[in-house]
Amino acid sequence: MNSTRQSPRFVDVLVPVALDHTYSYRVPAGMEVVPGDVVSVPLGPRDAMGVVWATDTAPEPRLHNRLKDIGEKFEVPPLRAELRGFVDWVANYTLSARGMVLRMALRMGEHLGPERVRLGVRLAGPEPGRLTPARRRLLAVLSDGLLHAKSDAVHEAGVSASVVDGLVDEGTLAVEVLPKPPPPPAPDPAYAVPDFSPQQSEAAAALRALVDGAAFRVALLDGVTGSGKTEVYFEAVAETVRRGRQVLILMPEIALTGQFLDRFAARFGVRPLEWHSELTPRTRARNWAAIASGEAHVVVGARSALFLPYADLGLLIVDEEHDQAYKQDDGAHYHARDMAVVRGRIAGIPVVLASATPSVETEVNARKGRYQRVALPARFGGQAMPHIQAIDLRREGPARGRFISPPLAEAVRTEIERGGQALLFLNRRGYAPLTLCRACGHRFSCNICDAWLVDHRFRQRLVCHHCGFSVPRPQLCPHCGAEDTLAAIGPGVERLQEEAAALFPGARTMVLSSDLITSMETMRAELTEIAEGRVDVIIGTQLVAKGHHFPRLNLVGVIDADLGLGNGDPRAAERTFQLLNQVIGRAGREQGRGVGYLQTHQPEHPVMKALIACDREAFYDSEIEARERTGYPPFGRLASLIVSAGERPTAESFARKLAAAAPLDERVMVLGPAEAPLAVIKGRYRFRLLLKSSRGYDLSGYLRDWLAAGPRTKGSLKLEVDVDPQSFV
DNA sequence: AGCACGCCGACT
DNA sequence: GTCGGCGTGCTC
Repeated sequence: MNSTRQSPRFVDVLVPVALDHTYSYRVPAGMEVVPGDVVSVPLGPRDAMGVVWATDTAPEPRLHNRLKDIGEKFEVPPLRAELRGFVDWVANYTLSARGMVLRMALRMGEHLGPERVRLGVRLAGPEPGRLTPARRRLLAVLSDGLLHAKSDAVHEAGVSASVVDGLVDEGTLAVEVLPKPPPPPAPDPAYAVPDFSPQQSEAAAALRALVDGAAFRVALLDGVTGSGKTEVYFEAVAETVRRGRQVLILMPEIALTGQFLDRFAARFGVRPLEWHSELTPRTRARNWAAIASGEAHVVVGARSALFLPYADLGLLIVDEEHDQAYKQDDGAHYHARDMAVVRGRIAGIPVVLASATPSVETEVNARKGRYQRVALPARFGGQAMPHIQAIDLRREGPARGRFISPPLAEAVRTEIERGGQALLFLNRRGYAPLTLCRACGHRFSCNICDAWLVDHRFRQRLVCHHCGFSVPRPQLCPHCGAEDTLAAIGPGVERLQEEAAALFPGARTMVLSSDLITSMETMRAELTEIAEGRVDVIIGTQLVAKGHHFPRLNLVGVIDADLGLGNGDPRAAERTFQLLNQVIGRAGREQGRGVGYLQTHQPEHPVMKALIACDREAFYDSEIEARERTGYPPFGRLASLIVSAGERPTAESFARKLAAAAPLDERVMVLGPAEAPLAVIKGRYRFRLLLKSSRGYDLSGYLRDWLAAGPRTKGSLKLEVDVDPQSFV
């Protein structure tokens, strides 16, 4: 035995707080830690969770008297090098604190540790001296002599827990620990092997080969709505599960519906594990542990699921890869699709990006051969694509103050008479986007944002869509005092419903809008109602575009096809194309006679022409050419800096000082500062700087050098960095 | 991100 | 006289 005192060992620990650096801690005698171990450490006045990032390090000597001991080591598998490398990479790329990225991997709540034991009771002795009605009912439930969960017995007998406790005290009942419920069965790759068309079989084989390669490669699964994309990528899932490795399927949160989980269950016999923002803390902790232990085989999750500690991830699928919802803009700015590709590269596993309308970035990667294209060109079962036509609002538009043109109204009427469903799509919540006074011209706008207040008649309020500020709908003009002069300008879905009810008497209408849907459950319920045909006319915002299947829907009318085009955003055309394509694709998936109408003022616009001609390639050709010519992504890189403060001059002068401190580099163009597109949000004045560089340039590195040399923020000043911004509004 | 410390307005 | 507002700064 070695009698000399061991010199203390030190490790670096990353804590999930807004810190970029690891802190050093002493390892208490008798504790063994390896990189990735989850531990608790004292941090200031409290205990924090942390992850060992490096072992056997030599901390700065002047810190020695401040170093504290690690508290405890949690009994969970250590985070793997693959995940730690991913956390470092994302933090470095997005310029966020590493601790804040780690936080996303540790989102399991406070329930870490072994599952708490559940107790059961069973009959174990003579009847008690006094037999009350409650006791009688309880004993009847337990008369089979088997072990019942305590909560179940209480519930079934309709008694309180104290009745159980009383009988336990008297020796009539005995308490025993319930055996742990068995883990849910693994998805069965052979449960229901689908009957594929030759094209689908070919695509499925290509994806299986990708999984066979067991190396980092990216495939674009490119298939129109209704082509059976999901079932095809399920074959890649099946292949990965056969190999005993885990699969993550990422989806835009709103598309994570019961419908999808049911389809998965139909193929594999069990539902996958879910990960999204509405999980209860208990479920979250249980799912986290199942993912970390490897007990969970397939995870379906929103973008945050990308950071989880998979025991052995073998395949990453990003469904609807073009969806904007993958971009997180609050707190850390990251794009989950891009980061999925990064994690795939670090983990050395294949990545499948699926979409009917790929992002321009992904399309370019596929055209250049960097991504393998796996195409599903036709709808399953030989269904025709919807027939699409434009309604030129300059010639055939509705009367003033109306938004459904006569030809569209006629088409909807015919569809209802035939017993089909129609969808009127308008990407605007509320009743009307603007309220003004006809007498004095006063416009209702938010006090603390640079935005109009949107009239919401269901709620009887005018609402700011940026900060949530709202006022009751007034009777008088607050500016001139005139009565009955307030006019609703422009349409929202609520107003459209009013018009539809007047145009189609007797038809059952339903508005689907995110502000009217309080939870994933209520949405699932409303979708069921539609699927079962209890609605004739659906009036919906963006929400209806995402992944839902409406079997009876044959007609889609886009009320304002130009809506997304006018805001000067470099991605406006791409977004409009994707959104309208997806919305119209909802039509006719079951009966094969879908029709789409685009109400537009510019039927000659490339987006409209491509949609009408069903010529996707024409759209990508023109858009890719434009991006290349202007140096926009993916042919150049962008970053945006938003400076905000409570006072306009504070924000502006800081933004100017920051711009002046920008290092000179002819490969980077620094534009601005200029007032941000939304110049005031929540009472904060915003200025924006824009960076443009060539494709291969290290913008993150440039930004890091710049911010280190630039002025420090203090007081109310805030600086937000967004590498690869998706939207300029 | 927490949490404490610190310095100015309305209450037991 | 104290309670408490949130600005500022630190956490191995």
